[in-house]
Amino acid sequence: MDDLQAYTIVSRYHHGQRVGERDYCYRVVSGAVRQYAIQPDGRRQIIDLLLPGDSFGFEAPDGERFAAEAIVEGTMLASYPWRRLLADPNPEVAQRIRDGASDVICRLQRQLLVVGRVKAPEKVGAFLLELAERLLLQPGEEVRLPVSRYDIADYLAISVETVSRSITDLQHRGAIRLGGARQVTIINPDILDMSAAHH
Amino acid sequence: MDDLQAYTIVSRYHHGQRVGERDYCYRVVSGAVRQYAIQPDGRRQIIDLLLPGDSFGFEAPDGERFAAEAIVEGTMLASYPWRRLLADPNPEVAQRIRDGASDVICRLQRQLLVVGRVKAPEKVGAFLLELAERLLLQPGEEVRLPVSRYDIADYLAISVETVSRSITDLQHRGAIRLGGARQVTIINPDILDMSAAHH
DNA sequence: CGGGGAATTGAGAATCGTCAAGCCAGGTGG
DNA sequence: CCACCTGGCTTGACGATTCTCAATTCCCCG
Repeated sequence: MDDLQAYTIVSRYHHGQRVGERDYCYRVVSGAVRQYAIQPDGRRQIIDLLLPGDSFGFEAPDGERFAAEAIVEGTMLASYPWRRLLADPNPEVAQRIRDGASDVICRLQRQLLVVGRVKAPEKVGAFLLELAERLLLQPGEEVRLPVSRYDIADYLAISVETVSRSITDLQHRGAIRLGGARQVTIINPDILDMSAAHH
Repeated sequence: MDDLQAYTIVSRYHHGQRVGERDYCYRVVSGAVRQYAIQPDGRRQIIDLLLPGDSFGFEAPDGERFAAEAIVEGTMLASYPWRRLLADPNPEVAQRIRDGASDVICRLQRQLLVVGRVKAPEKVGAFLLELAERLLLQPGEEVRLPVSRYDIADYLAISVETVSRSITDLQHRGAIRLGGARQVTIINPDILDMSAAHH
């Protein structure tokens, strides 16, 4: 841990600023980051959404890597040079790498489950629950969305309009309440994640 | 590498046999494995498809893990005990772990891109291309599908019928040719991955 | 030569994407 | 201080795609 701090460089990023030297991996200190790819048809697909505490950049230190950029103005990222991490004999450093990679895997797997859901309101509901959980919010506490509707759409692989309609739908069903477009209060989590139930 | 071999246990699995002790990670020697979850609505969602050479089981050595089972009769898996891997001071072992985790991450990211596609024929097309690439087939060589239509459906998050219709569609467009339900020849890769093109 | 699961095909209903218009909030400049 | 303007968000209508249910065919295996 102290070893790591010797390598750590914390930097500040602007909204939309590109991040992702191939030779570094990162940890989000504050703010949010999106990792995305542009599909052959021109659509943007968000691969991963990084929140405070999340790490990324563990894939293929030598291969291709997807583009990443800060979403929130003033996002703070800690960066670690791969070369040094690999050279460090300290077993704690190795463990940090494993833990970071494991986190990434779990996040991607859970995201795959969300995207794999059938109906749009389920996807949005699962997204909101996941977000609340990852932000370590108390049940009933208001969720401040760090992302736009467009980001949510590209993250869930549905259109912006459908995201909007899903949110309205969940609201009408009494699952959530809105206090501004980016402030959501989860009222009934049960409705949210198994909103598969009949029309 | 030689170090690893000391830990390695290769076992044979039957079709549908469960695999996945929490304390082990695995590498596919031959055959195929599916890793899946059951959604709250009862649907099965395949998270990852493991082919020869692929590793899995790097997520959360201490947390939850998704169910996995062999798809092909006689699947051979090499298993490695986590405890020993972590205790091994050999840097090569540590590197193996990192490489395995990196592979998993890349696979999940690519799968996220496939599932995120809009139309079913694109998903199926991308799946076939990915499969051909991962099986190290020459261009034009016949792909032997290790999975059923149901597996493809649960992997791509679409219904079996849609998978079938997509394959028929791709066939009619001259992108692929079928020699039996599980033997596909890719004729025109270009049509396959950007089949987004109008109707 | 049969089973029987896998795969395909069809038809109707439900869902989603697209196009278009309208709304709302924050920021700018007169 | 207010009008305006821009970008994000919402809503509506319609066409396209997919899901569901059902029936039929295929093919592997005993």
